Amino acid sequence: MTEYWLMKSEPHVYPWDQLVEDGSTHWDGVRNYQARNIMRDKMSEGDFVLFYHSNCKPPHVAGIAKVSKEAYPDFTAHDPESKYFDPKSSSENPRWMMVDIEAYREMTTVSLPELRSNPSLEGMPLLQKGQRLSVQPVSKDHFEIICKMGGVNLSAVG
DNA sequence: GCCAACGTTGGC
DNA sequence: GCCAACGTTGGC
Repeated sequence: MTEYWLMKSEPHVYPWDQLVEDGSTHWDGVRNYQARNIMRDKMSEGDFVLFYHSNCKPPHVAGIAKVSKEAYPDFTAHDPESKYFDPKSSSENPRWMMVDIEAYREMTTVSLPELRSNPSLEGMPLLQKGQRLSVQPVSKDHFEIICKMGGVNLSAVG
């Protein structure tokens, strides 16, 4: 079944425009067990993803992506040159996973204050105090509302 | 740049 | 297994 997610990226690290240019990318560098477990156990090819820019002013949803490949080992953990290197992970026993995502639809960005001011998004995990999961679930309803706020009618384009 | 909220680490 | 110390995230 198609599910819906939100994934955070800092725009100076990997911006939405880069994903559009690249077409797709592997989502490396997740070093949080909860986020890893979501990618490993819950994400399926074809799932929808809100691409969220964090740590910028204002933070915002920047685009709509899709999961294009299910979880597999994050090889950057095994590269001593990588800033994501983790000596406790190995190819034989990988600790970290990543998925591939592809750009799906461009949209008018929707800022965090706009999200907060929409009463129908109440209860969304992103808006909870202290939340900092970089990969988190979004309900179908919330997902569609945010698409609409960004000028995209998902059901019309399939 | 501040700092609250979390997550991880490691001594005991 | 507890918990203090430390590191990170990320909005503000």
